[in-house]
Amino acid sequence: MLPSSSPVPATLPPESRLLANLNPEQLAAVTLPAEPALILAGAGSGKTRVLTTRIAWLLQTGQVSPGGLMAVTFTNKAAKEMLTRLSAMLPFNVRGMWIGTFHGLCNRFLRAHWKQANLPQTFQILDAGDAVSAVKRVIRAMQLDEERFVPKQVAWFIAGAKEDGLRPKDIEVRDAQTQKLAEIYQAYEDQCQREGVVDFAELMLRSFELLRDDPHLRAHYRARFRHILVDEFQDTNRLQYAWLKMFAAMPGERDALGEAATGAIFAVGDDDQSIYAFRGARVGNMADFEREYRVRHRIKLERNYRSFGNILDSANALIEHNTGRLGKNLRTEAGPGEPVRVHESPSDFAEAQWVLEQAEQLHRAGTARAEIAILYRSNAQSRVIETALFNAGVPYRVHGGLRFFERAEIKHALAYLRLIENPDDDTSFLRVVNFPARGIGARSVEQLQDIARATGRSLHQSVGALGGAAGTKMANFVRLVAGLREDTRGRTLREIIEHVLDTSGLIDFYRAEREGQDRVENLEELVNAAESFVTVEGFGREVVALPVDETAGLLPDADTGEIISPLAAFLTHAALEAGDNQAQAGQDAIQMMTVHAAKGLEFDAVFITGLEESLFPHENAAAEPDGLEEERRLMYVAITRARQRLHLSFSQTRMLHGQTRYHARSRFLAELPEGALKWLTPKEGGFSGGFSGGFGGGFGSGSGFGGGSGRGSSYGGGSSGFARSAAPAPAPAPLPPRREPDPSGQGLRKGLRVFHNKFGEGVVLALEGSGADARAQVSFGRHGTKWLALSVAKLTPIDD
DNA sequence: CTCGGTTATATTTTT
DNA sequence: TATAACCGAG
Repeated sequence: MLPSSSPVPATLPPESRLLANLNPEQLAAVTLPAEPALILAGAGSGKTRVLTTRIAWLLQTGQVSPGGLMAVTFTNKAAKEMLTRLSAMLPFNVRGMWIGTFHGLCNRFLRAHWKQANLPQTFQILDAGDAVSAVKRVIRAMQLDEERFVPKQVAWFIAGAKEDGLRPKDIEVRDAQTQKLAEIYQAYEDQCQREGVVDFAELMLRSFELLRDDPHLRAHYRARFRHILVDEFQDTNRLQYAWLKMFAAMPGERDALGEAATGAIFAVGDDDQSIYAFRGARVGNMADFEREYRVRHRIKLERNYRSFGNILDSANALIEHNTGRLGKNLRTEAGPGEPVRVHESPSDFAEAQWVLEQAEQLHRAGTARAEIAILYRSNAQSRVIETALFNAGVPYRVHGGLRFFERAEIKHALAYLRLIENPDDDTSFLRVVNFPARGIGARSVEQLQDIARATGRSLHQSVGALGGAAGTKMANFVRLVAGLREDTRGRTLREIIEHVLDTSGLIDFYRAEREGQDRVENLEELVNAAESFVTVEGFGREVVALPVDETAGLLPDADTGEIISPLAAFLTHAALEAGDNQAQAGQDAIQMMTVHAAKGLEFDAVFITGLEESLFPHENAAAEPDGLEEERRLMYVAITRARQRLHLSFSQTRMLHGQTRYHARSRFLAELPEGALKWLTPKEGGFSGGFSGGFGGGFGSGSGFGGGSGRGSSYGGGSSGFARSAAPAPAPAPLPPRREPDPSGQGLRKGLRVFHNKFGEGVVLALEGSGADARAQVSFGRHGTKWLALSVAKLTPIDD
């Protein structure tokens, strides 16, 4: 085979067409030799193009066969996009190639090695919601206080631990609480194992451990995958990076089978667009990767093909304010374009109105509504805007919210289907044992759970031991499921689902419900979704395939030929791809979404709303170590979504949690270059000029804040997990309290402890306004955080 | 089991 | 404000 140092041929006759129209940096990236490489791809710099072109180029020049290449993304959407573009570039079928999401590929891997992974062949995947209910059951079984151990938080803790590579025994026990958490984690793990289910993080961790502990398996895969391409590398967490290392040896690493060739990881990412630290993403992986793999090829893609100059100038200037960047500046040849418009409103209501009017004006001038995006920091902000659009009769689409496979009726249907595949799946059992109602009450279920717990069996296995009337009803349910399994054997997916919906009584239940029409339609939609699973022949047996996306490992594995049933394939699909959130597709509608949801998208015109302190940057980010910088990156992402026009908007007052809140304008506005902006309202004015709240200075001493229940919990602690996480926790030295103006004239300052007649003791978090308008934000512990008008409220400073 | 009242709570989220 | 989760009564 080709040595890794094979030079790029000077002329590329057949593939020259592939490489045409790439700029020099893109071309260099695409044609790099088979060595570790880091591509710093700025927003709108043609990242996906580089990835897909490189894959195509590698294949077409014969440097690698389809089976020797792996490409990993985070989202199904990105994976699909890559496959779609590839199939347009390549003459052969891209099926069977290892292109998919981290989780999709892990699933595929575990399906192929289920025995070694100690899983049942029919293992099911728990989505986030399923995992929470599973944790809840564990907590109840352990008779722990659900107030003290909130299922959702515990599930978060467990996922975080897994993503740091930690098993229960690896949890560093500091106090009684962590001790218990580790115990819950252990019990949860036992329960999942018993039931034959895995959660998302488990998919990753289990495959990682399998490779880590089996040198031969590892060597096999390392020999196989000569090229590994990773998208959005800045979003990888510890576990994902560790997982990648299993497939790609580091320089000098020796395998069981001898010396290993350095894995050719082609990592594409943008540290400035890292906005998922809050869920475990580690930008530091980029630097670690460079160091550990001794990366010699680092290429910056800085030429932007998306936005006009003023927009890019704004983005560049803003992100300059962050420290420790890998360093990158976007540039364009498109000219400055329109200035970035900035607008201040008296109220959130007025802001919505303004956005609506501007958007409609753009639309009248020829911009498609679908090319207009309204972005906000948090979902709660969407409502006012929605109302305005709705009242004006302007079509819009809100992204986010319930996805198709997360809807209750769909989850119920899936639960029946899962029980057909795996009757020991207690989560599914509990979900539908009394749905539709069969007169099986909570008490009977508890009895059953007690028996199951005592005997270490699944609920399904324990039904026989339950006597009485309840036992009979339970047995009927078990018989129902068994009947479903019998009746649907060998049927098509469509027939299976239709039969289940009818026989279980689900569809009748919703038909009888007054408000059930939508749900009935969704169930019908489920049947349609099944239709898109084409059944084809292959390997002498029935094979199932999805139309485009093969990420779930639905086709026979190239190595093992393993094939799974249509139903199993469908369930995997449902678990790994929650589906789009309902779309008024087709309509030309204004797009509304959070900034997070906008990542990776682009629009002709973008409105960024709610640019106010406490909102954007969000107040909670102040507690996080890198909080403000992440907020700034978020703003950077928002700005770079715009192609032609960018509008920034903020409001003096805003309804939040039923209270009117007064915010200063976002500091980010001051970080933009004046020359690129056009203020539609007077720049000086209102009271929004002044000081910055919250960030940087810390909240003073006794605030009781900073608990910041970030996940992880295990930073730096080298107990186990990943040995070589070198960087010690960057313990941020508490900065001296910042000197603040004192607009209240009452001797108040941030961090000061105060007493209020009604709310008791509290800590001042922020001060705003002056004179009669002066306000203080005070955290009262038990009474929560409140904004108080200082002209009214009496706050007495407490000395201590 | 189902209804209605009460209470707590309130970033960002893919897989 | 507004939503979800919880509890007690019917």
